[in-house]
Amino acid sequence: MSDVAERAGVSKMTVSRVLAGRNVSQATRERVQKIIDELGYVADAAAGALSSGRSEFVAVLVPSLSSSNFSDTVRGLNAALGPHGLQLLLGDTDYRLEQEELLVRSMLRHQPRCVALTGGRHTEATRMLLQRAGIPVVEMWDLPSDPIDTVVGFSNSAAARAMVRHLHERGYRRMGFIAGASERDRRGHDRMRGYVAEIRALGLGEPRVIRLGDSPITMSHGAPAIGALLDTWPDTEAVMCVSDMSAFGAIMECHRRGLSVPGDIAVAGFGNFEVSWCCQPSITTVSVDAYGIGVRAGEMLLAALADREAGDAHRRKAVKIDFTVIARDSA
Amino acid sequence: MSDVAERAGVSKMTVSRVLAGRNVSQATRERVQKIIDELGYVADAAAGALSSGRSEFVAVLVPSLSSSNFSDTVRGLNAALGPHGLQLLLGDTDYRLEQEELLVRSMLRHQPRCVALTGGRHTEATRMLLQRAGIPVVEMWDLPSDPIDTVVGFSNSAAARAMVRHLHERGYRRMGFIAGASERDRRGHDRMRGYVAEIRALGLGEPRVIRLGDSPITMSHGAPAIGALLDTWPDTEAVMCVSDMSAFGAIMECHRRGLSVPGDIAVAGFGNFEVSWCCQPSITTVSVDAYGIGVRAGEMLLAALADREAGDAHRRKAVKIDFTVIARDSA
DNA sequence: TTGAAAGCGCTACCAG
DNA sequence: CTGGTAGCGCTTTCAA
Repeated sequence: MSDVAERAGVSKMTVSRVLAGRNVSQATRERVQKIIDELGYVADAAAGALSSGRSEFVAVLVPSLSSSNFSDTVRGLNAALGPHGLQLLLGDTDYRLEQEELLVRSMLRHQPRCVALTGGRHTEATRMLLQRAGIPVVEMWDLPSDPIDTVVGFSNSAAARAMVRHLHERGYRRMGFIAGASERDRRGHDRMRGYVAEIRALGLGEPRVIRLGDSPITMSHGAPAIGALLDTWPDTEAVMCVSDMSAFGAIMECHRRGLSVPGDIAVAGFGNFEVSWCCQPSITTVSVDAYGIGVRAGEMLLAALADREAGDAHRRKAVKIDFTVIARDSA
Repeated sequence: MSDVAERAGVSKMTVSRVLAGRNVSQATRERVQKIIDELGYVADAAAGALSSGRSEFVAVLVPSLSSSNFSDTVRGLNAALGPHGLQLLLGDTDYRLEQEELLVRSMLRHQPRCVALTGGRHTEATRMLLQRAGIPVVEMWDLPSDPIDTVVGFSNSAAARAMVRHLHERGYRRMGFIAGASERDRRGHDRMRGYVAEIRALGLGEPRVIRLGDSPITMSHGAPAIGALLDTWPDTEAVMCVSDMSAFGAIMECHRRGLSVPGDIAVAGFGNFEVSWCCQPSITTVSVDAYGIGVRAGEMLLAALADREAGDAHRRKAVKIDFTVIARDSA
């Protein structure tokens, strides 16, 4: 920067102002900008952050970057925060809370302006770290009872219950549920709990749950799972799956076995992934606006940042996101 | 850090050494670490980077984070680089070179240690910026003729030609190709060019190409595309699709039309995505080790960094990744 | 094994 | 609108 300043015959401060788009006379600005371009000068963000005491980072943690759900949420966050000059520092927790803690710790070193987490469960240390950092935090995709700060999510349990009621209304009675064997995928686990609760509430007998494979289960788990379900309870009329991925796998297995869906057995998914509306038959599912969660979460963080800037008190808020049961051909 | 130092009764330097795991007596180390834990002190990475002149960032640019191909590559990069204390700075170019340029510019501000790009095409300004940054660069998923630095990839064109030959060997003659309408997805475009070249080389008549939808096309584009193909050339025996996603969409459309795959028409995909082996019928495809590309790319960057550290000359290298045609049920 | 001083490249702050 | 000064929190370097 000294270099640029010298060549332009101005002080470093003026160069800094040009870069920041502050008050600089037209003539000076153009002259400085020209030198910057010629030299290909790129300002050092670390020095800027150190000096100003504020970085442009936003720490974002998702369980998996390969799930289109979460990558949509990340896109939403980026859409909301990018225009404000904020840079996402992305981390993939692989559905593990210890990994989340590790990443939070490492990201906090970069003094992020705020943090977006997925889910409402975290290690005690994670909560502590975040608390001490004293920056806005948003938890997404869940409605925790003891939020850290702000929340943008919905009840996975309630969404699953809505699907059970939907199937019940369509006349299905003997329903099963397919899920992963572990609780790693908390939101999937919550859906399963919702299914069980609603089955009980409707007096539909004992829940028929097949738990197979490490959560979150994907397409390939759907086939063996529905196989196991039909082996255990051959008279099952409908199957809810923890996600559209496993529902798809289940439907393909039905094709292989010569079972018609929904004629012989109905199958429902969760998430409204692209496969759910491209599949033949199209898959009845629960739609959640993953991108919208990201956008809303970004907006909440922005608002918290603005409040803090203005010296206003920090209000914790919880934004409840809608979900919709989408009736299609498979159930 | 001064705070920690004071309470521990040592100098800042000793605290710094404890954090870096350098030579510090056992007793001192434990005492300092205890204070660090008590205070929940987290060192400022920006200050460290400024002072030492080296960040721990690696800039990584992929066309899309939602494609499992690229998120696998990102996982591979992380697996190779994470253990060395490097932090990925992820960017999604949305398949646009101008977006890539923007992101490179913004990431360069953080003085990354090295850069991983997807593809071999970049704007002139991107190349310039990278050149001037003077740090190791790896281009992935392609074999550019004029690489910036290091390369880890394969020829998409050659891979598509291999698939044409495979189908030819299986007895198919009248083959079509489904792709997106734009050239945004360069690698998809290269596959299409490979198809055309091989069709010509084998003397199989005029290429039958349907280009529909903005690249990269996904599941939902497969259905209308195969419809258009069959409308235009009803006697087509086999269809190659630019990706497994579109192949899946095409197969589902065949089901809807009561066409048997491969009985009435064969369909092949590209990428060996999960859907290709879960689909009924399973999809014949080309397998590429996306995760491996990331790992190899990470290793190349590490090697370049080590060379540089040791003061060795920098060798540009190109690593050619294998691909395999996987014969399944759909073709 | 530990400490003191210097300085990384930038921005806040106050002067002019 | 522009410039000078101080200092952000660390690490490097050298000395003890």
